[in-house]
Amino acid sequence: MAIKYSILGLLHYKDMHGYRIKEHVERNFGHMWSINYGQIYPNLKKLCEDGLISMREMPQNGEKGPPRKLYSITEKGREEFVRWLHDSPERTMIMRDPFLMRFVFFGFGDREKALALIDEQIRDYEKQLKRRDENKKRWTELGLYVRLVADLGISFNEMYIDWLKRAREEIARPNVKEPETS
Amino acid sequence: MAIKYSILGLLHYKDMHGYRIKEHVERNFGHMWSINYGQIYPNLKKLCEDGLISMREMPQNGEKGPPRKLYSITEKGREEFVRWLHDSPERTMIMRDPFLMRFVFFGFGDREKALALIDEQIRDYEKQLKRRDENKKRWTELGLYVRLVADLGISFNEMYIDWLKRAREEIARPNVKEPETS
DNA sequence: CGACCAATATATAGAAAGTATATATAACCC
DNA sequence: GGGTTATATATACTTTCTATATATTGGTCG
Repeated sequence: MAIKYSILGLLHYKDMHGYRIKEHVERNFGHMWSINYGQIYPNLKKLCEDGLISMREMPQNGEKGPPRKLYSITEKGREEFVRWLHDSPERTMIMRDPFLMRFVFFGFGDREKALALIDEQIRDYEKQLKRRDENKKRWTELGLYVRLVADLGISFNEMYIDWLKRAREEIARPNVKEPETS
Repeated sequence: MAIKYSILGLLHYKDMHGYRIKEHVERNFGHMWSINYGQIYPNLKKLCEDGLISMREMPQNGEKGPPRKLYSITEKGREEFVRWLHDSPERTMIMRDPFLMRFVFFGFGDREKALALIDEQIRDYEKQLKRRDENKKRWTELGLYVRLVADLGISFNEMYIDWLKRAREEIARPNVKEPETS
């Protein structure tokens, strides 16, 4: 139920409608977080039913598109949010990576193909690191906590690229052993 | 569809039934990966229907529990697996962390409570790092690729603890600014 | 002016991943 | 022979994620 509370948290900053929430997340947290309509609209509906946010339909004044539904956090919502904020996080970090999932099995495939996939990863993450470095100033403007998470993103990127390069080197050495069967 | 292929990969090592797969993953990959029966049994069923693995029921010879269904990878399964292995991973890494999700919003709550949660995280990850260091020898026996992923786990742990400590220090300093409203 | 396109906005279906729990069998032990 | 424990399979449910359907309006170009 983390997404529910994240949306509640965003409405702390200002009143928003669903479309604006997605835009906001992409603009401000795009490199570390993504959200989509399939998560936003059902959650807004649920939050509204629970009385944690309130909705008012906006009059059409010259803007494009269908009438907007503007959501605001309620007093009850603020209380519930702070309660959640100070709670110990339920479970630990989940890291799911289609590349690493393959990586453990590379022993069953072709080594050259594996090296090529690693090179592809190195290129991708170097691009990402460059983007993150460029965006650091913008994140700093969003306050201490957002900037710290951005720093974490950069540290992670650097660490991961280092690891990829070390791994590549080891794999490329001629005397690789096959994984044992158990 | 990563889990489907991971199970296929595990059956590369040896024939297994569902219960054994869970045991194997917990024993050998417990600190970096977890799987559960709700993922295992439906996937085994699906893989069987697609002809990527085959099933045979085992006779009861002195063991506990109901009759086992032993699964083996088929030739078709091996081909499909290698095809997947050499494919470029579809999407990039997903990192979801209930703690970090809260962290970005810490500006809206109590600073002392935030510091306490950070301390809790530091303790947890230091414990995890200790366990990972202790287990490194065992992972090394499972072959180059598994060991490299274990190394990544250790590097990640160290980096994350460093970041938590740096962040704690900055937050504890008296002159913290509130996040800006936008 | 009206057909068409692009942008805005909401909504829902459905797949994939993860959690929880139900059910069954047999060994082991008192 | 009844309760406990370990083994094993199965399914229901929740959460997260992806994809797509639908509606409205402004702009534009012939």
